[in-house]
Amino acid sequence: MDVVSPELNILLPDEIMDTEAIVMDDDPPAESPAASGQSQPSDDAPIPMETDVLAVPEIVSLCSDAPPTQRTQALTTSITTDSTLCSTTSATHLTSGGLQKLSANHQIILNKVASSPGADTTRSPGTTTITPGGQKFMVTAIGKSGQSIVLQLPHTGSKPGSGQGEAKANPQHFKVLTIGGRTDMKPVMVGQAVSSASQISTLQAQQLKTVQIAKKTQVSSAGPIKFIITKPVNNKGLTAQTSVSNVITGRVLSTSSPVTPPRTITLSETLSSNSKIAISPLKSPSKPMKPVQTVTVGGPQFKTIFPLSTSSNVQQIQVPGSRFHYVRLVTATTGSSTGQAGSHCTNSSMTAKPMVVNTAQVRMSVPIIPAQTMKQVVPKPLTSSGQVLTTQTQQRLIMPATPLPQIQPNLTNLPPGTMLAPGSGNMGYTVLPAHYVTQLQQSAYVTLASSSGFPTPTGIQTQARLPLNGLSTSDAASRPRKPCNCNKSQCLKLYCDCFANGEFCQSCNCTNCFNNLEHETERAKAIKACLDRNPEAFKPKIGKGKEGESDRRHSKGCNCKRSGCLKNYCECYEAKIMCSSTCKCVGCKNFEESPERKTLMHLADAAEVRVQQQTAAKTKLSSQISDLFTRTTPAITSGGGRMPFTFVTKEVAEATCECLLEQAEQAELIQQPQATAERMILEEFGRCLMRIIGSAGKTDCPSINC
DNA sequence: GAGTTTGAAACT
DNA sequence: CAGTTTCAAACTC
Repeated sequence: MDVVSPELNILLPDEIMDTEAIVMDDDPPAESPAASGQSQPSDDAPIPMETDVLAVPEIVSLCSDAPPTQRTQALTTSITTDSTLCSTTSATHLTSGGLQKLSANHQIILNKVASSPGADTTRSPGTTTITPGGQKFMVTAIGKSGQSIVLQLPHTGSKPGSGQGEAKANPQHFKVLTIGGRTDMKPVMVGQAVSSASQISTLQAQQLKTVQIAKKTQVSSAGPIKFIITKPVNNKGLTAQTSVSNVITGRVLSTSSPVTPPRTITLSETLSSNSKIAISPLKSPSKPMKPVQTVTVGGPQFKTIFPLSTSSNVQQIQVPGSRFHYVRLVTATTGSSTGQAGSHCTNSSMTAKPMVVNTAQVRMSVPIIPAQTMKQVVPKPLTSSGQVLTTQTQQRLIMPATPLPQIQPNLTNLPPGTMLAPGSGNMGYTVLPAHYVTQLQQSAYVTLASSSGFPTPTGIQTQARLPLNGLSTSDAASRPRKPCNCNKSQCLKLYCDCFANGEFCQSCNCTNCFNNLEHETERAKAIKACLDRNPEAFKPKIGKGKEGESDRRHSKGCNCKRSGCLKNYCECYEAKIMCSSTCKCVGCKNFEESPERKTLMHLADAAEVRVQQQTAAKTKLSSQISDLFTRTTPAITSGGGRMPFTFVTKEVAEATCECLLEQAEQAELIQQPQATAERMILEEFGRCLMRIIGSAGKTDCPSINC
């Protein structure tokens, strides 16, 4: 029995999963089996589990898209539970015959979806459900053709608790659906399907923890058992995004030996060896944690922890909805991480340099897909060249061997970056700020992804950011990063905007800067110090206000005394929000009816209009000048009809001057008065100009003769 | 660009 | 928790 330690669930900071500030305006509430709110207490018998699991969606992924040596299988066990509940899954049995048929060229994810009996199968791709005896399964097959297939048990239309016997009694007919808008269905016969009970609960709408247990089926059984844990953050995220939950990949069972034929592991086999998965930290708190890597797969409502090896590399841990990218720096201690070229299901060896992210890792960065778009995007990684997390065969350590109790309390407010293992050198964690990783990877990411055919919408990374200091997501994304000018803080205190915003200093004007990778230890300590002082230090200051108040308000409020809260000294004013009851400002003029504020706003608006007008005028002028040159250039180059000024060359000017000097000398010779001399010179200048103009219509070069 | 003002962060 | 100091950004000239 594998036990998932409670530390696994708490290791990842809740803060990074805090979706409260995530702008989800564009996301209509999406229904999904896990959080559609359709969960109804079932009449079925309680789930035979060790804990209080109320619903058990299970996902089985079989990845055979990789070459034979990399063929993998995956099992994901998703457990719907409340925020504190830890669960044990019941064994799920499924003969492998049917799956094998599909797995020949596809990765298959079988997902037993806990859902209400009334749930239909048209909610969204990937969430097709079936209700054989109150259970629902989704099988997703990912083929090289980019086609996802949902293998579906026939809908029995049974009421809760009424169809379980039928499901067991009758051979299960799976419908093969394609994800991504396809509606064609192919009947596929699959052997006796899983029949474990799943109790539907209203708690489905609550937090969902998905525990995925992955184990390589390599020749050597010494490989660590790997856990993949996904967990939703809160109900808010679930409501809108759980439509993607069922595509979470799961257990990775791979046969890496070229000699060993791909081994098909049935669910029954899988779970018989692991019988049941005790997830309850309450029951198995002492079980040592397995090294895992955390990667978010399904959106902000999930944390996915993948097992890791200890090979030297950098693991990016990205959490959609968070403005932080988390990167794990680990050092290779084994030679097992042999590169498996030719398989896009493979993690090649990675460099210890955190700056370098190889293709495999980039592809692992599915969570880069923003929360807002996950619902639409999720199927893509599964359908595009099989770049699925479950296919990776190289697992890496992500969790420290020790629980790091001194850090863990702060993980709930994980800052822009931290070393989770202080003093352990490159074996520790380094949590990189999102912007930094974005900067690091932007070119590489696009390049690698494009070369691999992986769809990478360019706006994805920025969309994943949280609103930054009151700015909207798009504002924060488009907002040019302001270089800091820190001198004394080493950019390791909140005085430094870069540090406070979770960014590394880059292109700043700071001196003695420690806010970079080269000083990750110091930086980690500084982060810890900040969090010790204020656990909320790295949370956005501008968050949602209480009900009935403005949507945006300063979390702490300002303390302005002299600025009247109408200058950018005031954090409220700077964030373009009104001061609120939380502010302790004196002489505040930053309120709705403030005439000063209105005047200021009008002035600001007027100034903005002027700037826009000036910009438009400049643009128009530039356009006209450009157009003028465009129109005159052909005349200049053609030789015919050349503009007169084009003949005023240096030689012509010199000749003109000689003519004028000659005229002056003549006037002097004949002893003309000065006025007459000037007139003679001017007349000569006029004649020169006329000659130049007259030459404009001629093709040959003008000659000026005095 | 230098100097001043300001308020948050850090410190006591 | 309040008072003081430090700091860097905002602002003024």
